[in-house]
Amino acid sequence: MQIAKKYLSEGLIQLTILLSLIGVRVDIDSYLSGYYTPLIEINLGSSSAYTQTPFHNLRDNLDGYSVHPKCPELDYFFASRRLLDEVRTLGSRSFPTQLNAWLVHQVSATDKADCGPSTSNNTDTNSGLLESPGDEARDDSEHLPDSGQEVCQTTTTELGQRPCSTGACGFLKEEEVKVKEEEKPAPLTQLAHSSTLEQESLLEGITALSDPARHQPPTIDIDQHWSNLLSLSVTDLDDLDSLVTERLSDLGTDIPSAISQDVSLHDAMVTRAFGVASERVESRSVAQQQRNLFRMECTGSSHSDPSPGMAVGLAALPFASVCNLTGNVSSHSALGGCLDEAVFDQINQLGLEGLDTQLMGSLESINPQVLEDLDSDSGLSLESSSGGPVSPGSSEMSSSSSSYCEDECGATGYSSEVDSVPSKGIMDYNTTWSPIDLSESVWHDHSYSSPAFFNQPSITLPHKGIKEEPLSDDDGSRFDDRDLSRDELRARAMCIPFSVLQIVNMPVEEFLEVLDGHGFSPDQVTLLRDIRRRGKNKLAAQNCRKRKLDAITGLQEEVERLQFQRGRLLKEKQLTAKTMGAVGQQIKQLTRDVLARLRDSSGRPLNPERFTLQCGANGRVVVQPVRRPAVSTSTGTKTDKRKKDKKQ
DNA sequence: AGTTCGTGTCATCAG
DNA sequence: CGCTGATGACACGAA
Repeated sequence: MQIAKKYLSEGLIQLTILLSLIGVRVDIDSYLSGYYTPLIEINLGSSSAYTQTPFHNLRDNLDGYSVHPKCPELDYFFASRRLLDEVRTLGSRSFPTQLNAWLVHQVSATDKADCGPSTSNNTDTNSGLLESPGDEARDDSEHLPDSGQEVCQTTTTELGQRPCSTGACGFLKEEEVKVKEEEKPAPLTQLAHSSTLEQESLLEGITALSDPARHQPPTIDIDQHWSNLLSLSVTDLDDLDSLVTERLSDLGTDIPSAISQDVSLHDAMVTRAFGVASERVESRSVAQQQRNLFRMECTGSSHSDPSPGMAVGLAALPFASVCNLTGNVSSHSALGGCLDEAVFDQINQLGLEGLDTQLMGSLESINPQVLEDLDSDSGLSLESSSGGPVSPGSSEMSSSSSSYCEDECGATGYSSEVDSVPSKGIMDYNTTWSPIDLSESVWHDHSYSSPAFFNQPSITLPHKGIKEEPLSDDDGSRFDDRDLSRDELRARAMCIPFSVLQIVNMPVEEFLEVLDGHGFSPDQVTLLRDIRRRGKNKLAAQNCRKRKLDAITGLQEEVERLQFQRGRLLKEKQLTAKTMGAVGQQIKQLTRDVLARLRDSSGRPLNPERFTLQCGANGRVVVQPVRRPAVSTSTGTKTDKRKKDKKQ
């Protein structure tokens, strides 16, 4: 049913365009507004930016537990809104220009005979296509995603030189689907401006009527004028009265429906978006990808996901990074490939060992200098380091911490250098003090993934019999614990055989069992509780900040959208006032003409100052004497009120 | 040296 | 009552 309605809508739109070309107006705004209302709701949705909805749902929806338990319905809302925002961020102010470009294309597609002038206009800016009309134009047409404007120019050039009536429009046949899709925005645009165009035509008609040069003698065509005027007053004036209110709703429907409904427009915008995204992706060079592998703390909170495809959750990024490292490092497609859910499952099933060996090989194959350069980015927290993981004993902290570990509980192997090691979610409690301790990964990863990711291993893997496994010298030198958080240091100092990540992310029951079953001292219990509280609060703070930034961004976009809408409404208001003034003048003129030709009982012409014409609902025109008191202004009403008060 | 930004932490409240 | 999330406020370090 919805599909049938969609086709009906498209047919109506095209029919409306054709009718508008011959001057007939068909108002399907109401129909369209009803049809696109859900999208409007999405676009203008409740300003719930400050609602307690976890933003990371948008990133974690690949993981299967994206829906917030408290407000799952907003997940879809934010996802839709994010997509709309991405379109908007491409330049909401500039998309009418693109719509004009679509209009050019649409005219060329429907009215091929008129392609000549438009082609000449386009060739002014695209003369290169004229010089090489044949295959080169096709070649250019194959680069459609470059820009929407180029699409239109190419198409019109093709049409102008080789009319499709010859049946030789191979390009159009090839792009038939695209053309059909690209026709959608144009009707919407015309619908958006249909009323405006009609008003302009009305104005032209009125000025033509009031033009003394064109003004015909009233004795000839006065009835026809009156019929026109009455039709105006009955239909169009009503429209004018409700114009502003209609436009209020229409404006609300134009932009979002045009954006969200039309796929081709979205594609055309995506050409820009893809350009931007590709630029971002390209700017994220191999070094940055490697940086993401070794340091998750860099830019997670500072940049939003450039595209839905890049909306990778915390769980996805490390795996993707590993895939890039182990495979083709410079392959961007590998990122998307690694994001596949099945790949994740397979990787999860692989466990730590394979990944560790792969990671070790990758780490050793990387130049330490590169790692140092990578690590010199901003966003370093207290736990961050400036040294590379493969620089043995490069810092003072490494020696101190290593001795620290040896002297104390032997809880060696802490390292925050492997922040983004993909196996952080696959930790085995039996390997709690494995050389690759991922405890710090979450602290620097500002993608704010759901903690459930970390809870998975803790659920499946028992923590009983946790023993610190003394590390070999190689492991200890490879992953020095020079960048431990304060809580990690405290935990070590208190001989707590758990990492901060484990303490924070283990279930409550398990945490209570740990507190009770390990014979911890009160200080140790206090520290464990503090570590857990701080860790959870840290994640909460990160979520809160990200949510706040998203809210600010959303409000800014809302302000821009409303400013744009205000400008349009002001223009509509001015045009409406102008139209109303012109219509009023025309009514006065015609009234004078009619009254001048009417005679009273004594045969004298009626005085226009004393009589007026009233149009009834049935279309009859009646001469009525002017009722002065009724015309009086507010002062008259005041006097009436005073009289009434006196009577009372 | 002052400012801005990002981050961690604490206190507090509500569910 | 305790746990947890959310959030304002503050402090600190880096750019």
